[in-house]
Amino acid sequence: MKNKRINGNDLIALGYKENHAMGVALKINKKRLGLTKEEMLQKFKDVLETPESFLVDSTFEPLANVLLNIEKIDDELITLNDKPNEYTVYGAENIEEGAKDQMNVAMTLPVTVAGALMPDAHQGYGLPIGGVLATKNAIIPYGVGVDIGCRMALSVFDLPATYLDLEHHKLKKILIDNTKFGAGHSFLKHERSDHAVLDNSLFETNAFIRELKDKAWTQLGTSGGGNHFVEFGVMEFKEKDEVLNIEKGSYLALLTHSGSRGMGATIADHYTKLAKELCKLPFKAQNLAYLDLDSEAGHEYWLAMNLAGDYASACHEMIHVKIKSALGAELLAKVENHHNFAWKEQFNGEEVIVHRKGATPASKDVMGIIPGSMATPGFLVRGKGEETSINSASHGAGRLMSRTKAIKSLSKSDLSSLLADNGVTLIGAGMDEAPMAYKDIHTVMAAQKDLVDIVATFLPKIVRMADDGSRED
DNA sequence: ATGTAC
Repeated sequence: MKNKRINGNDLIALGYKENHAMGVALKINKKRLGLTKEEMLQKFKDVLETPESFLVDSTFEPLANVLLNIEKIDDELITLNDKPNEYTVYGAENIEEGAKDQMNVAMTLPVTVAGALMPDAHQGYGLPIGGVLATKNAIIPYGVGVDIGCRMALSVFDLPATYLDLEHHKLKKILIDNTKFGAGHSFLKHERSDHAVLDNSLFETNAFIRELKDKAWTQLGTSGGGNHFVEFGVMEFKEKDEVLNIEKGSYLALLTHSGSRGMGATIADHYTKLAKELCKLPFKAQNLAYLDLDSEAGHEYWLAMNLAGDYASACHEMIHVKIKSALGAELLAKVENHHNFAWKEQFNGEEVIVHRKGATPASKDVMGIIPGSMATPGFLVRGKGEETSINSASHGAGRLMSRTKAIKSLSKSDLSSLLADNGVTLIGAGMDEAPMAYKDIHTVMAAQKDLVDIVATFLPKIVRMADDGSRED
């Protein structure tokens, strides 16, 4: 099938280069101008040949302007290093080239100190998902990602795993009654709860952040969409864990995956745009625009990011508190970790900013959670403090196919059989979240044996995710 | 990821 939309390769074929002119051209290309692909190609060809005759054209003037000034624009860009710093790729054989290409660009930034690519990596905006990047006093909004503070939280209860069979109906109802899914969805006034995070003084950082408070309140304790979930499952400890003080055995556990909802997304969008204005990088690196931590914008982003992280944590806490109370159970252990965030850490004797965009912190003895998919195990892990991975591990299995490909190619009956075979009850979710759309978690875990030890496994049994494209509550 | 946007 012929692609009807012009892409970067079409522009290269016309003689465009991978620079800011192409960026502007692609932006114009997104507008619906009522022209056929052929007519658009001709326009782009004409503008490239005689930009001066388009300086009064309402649509193509910005492109003409960039083309006429491209040398000056290029001169004023921040220079990337010629060669990327070396970095380690874990599970390289199962990582798409696009993710490695993006990491290579990140490793040429003048602020980059070190990097690593986790075995679940795939292409994202700017830094790939599964990318870890240590920088010197600089923060990259797209190095954290759109869902700031996206994280995992695990509660292990003092109930045996058999509770899942015995009280299946009750548990399913608890999930439905105490969770809220879907992009844009929030709690009604009478459903809302308060949490100390709403009194966090970071909301007073500036007017922009202050205005996010109302939305944050309405969405507190909600889960959102995409790959986010709230699920009950079997937590299996094959031997006693001394640190958690949990005896060998199988327990009922609650696992949640979600982030900072609309609030974090708004912060990410705002500061990414600001970074792009303040930090002019060559075209291929523009989504890696960074802010100096000592600058006003950099400092503000750092505070806003930390607030979004606290907020995401509060959202998980609300869910776990409500569900624990509905269960009437006691907590044996609670483990949680961000996997989209940036931290100030020591690396090779100096303080660096470690961006983990879809990566689990794995410093020595630090516990983390690496989920599989809705029908494959997740893992409670303990970091080994491997410097080569910048004290990090994967944040999951990683996508094998894109959402669109999964929806097009995977069969619903195959998913049903897989769920049935594994004794999993699924509430909501689209085919893009089917386990077949993900890499094999065991291969991913094998690729990071040097990074984490497995403490216990989590088998999902009752899984709730956002409804498939529906707006229903 | 988010209920958005040249």
